[in-house]
Amino acid sequence: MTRDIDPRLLFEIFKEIGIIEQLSRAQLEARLPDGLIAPHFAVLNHLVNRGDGAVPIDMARAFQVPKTSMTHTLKGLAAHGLVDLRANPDDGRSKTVWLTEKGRKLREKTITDLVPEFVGLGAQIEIDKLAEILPTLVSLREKMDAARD
Amino acid sequence: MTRDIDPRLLFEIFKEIGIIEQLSRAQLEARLPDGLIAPHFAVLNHLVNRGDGAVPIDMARAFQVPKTSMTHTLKGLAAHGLVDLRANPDDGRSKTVWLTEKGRKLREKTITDLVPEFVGLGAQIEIDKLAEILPTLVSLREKMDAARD
DNA sequence: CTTGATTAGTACGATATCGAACTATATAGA
DNA sequence: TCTATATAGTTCGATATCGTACTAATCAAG
Repeated sequence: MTRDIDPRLLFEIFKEIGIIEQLSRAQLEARLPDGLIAPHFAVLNHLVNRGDGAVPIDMARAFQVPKTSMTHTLKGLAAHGLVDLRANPDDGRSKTVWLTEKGRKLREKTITDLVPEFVGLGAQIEIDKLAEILPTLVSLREKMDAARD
Repeated sequence: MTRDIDPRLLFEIFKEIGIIEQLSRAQLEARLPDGLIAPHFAVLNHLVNRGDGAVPIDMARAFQVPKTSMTHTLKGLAAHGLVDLRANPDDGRSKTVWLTEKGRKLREKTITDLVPEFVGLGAQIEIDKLAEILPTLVSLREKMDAARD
């Protein structure tokens, strides 16, 4: 006999997650230069983690945003000199995205600037508890991701 | 001797939370009528949970959005006949927000419509694991909330 | 090859978010 | 009771998000 989940549990979890997302985004954006917001940083971060030369449509899929939103975000990054957009030699329809030195440095500095905030937070919470929730969050995210069909 | 948290742990947690927030918001908005988005639902839900007659500025603070955003959200809800805005008898500057029957029903139906999705998700994840992360999420949210000064 | 369908990116319009400035009301201190 | 300050809400402008429609390039079936 399987036991169904109480939907209210997930409802509560999503509510808390929504609030935490908002607060963490505010912390991030407070440390970004004027005119840059979280999606800009997410792209810089993605390019460092996954490597240069990504194709915009792939990043749109990775972030699950419409391609028009990615176009807009990349335009902003390029206007600030944080990425270069180049033609894709393998496909005339698309482009490739490359970090500039400025973009790489900004991502690095932003993370550095966030560390004290994170350490301060970590000091107030059981570190073990935080470490424990990560795998469950990953699992939840993966299941939701897979269910999105 | 206290042990500092590895900032990368929090960085990862916030990244996962950001993705889950986006996916859960998409699930919610897919079940809302055209023209209504997550913030509209959040207000309806808040009014049910905390009771009718709330003052807009208090809700703006509760959601941590600028009061201009709350004005806009309430205008949308009122235009759809989901809430009534009335003068605040205690303070001529402000208003009070009241659910209509339509608003109450919509919130109820939206939650009902989400239940199968939640049950499906819950069937794929260790329910105990989900139940375990909630207190840590609450604690994290509270600490971040308190630190926001 | 040719042609129809698909795909990447952009332009555009509608709505959302949010800061700055403004109005009306309330409050606190002399 | 006046007056300065603070507060609630709105207006307005800038930017963000996203769906629709379009263009250009690619791919697939014959």
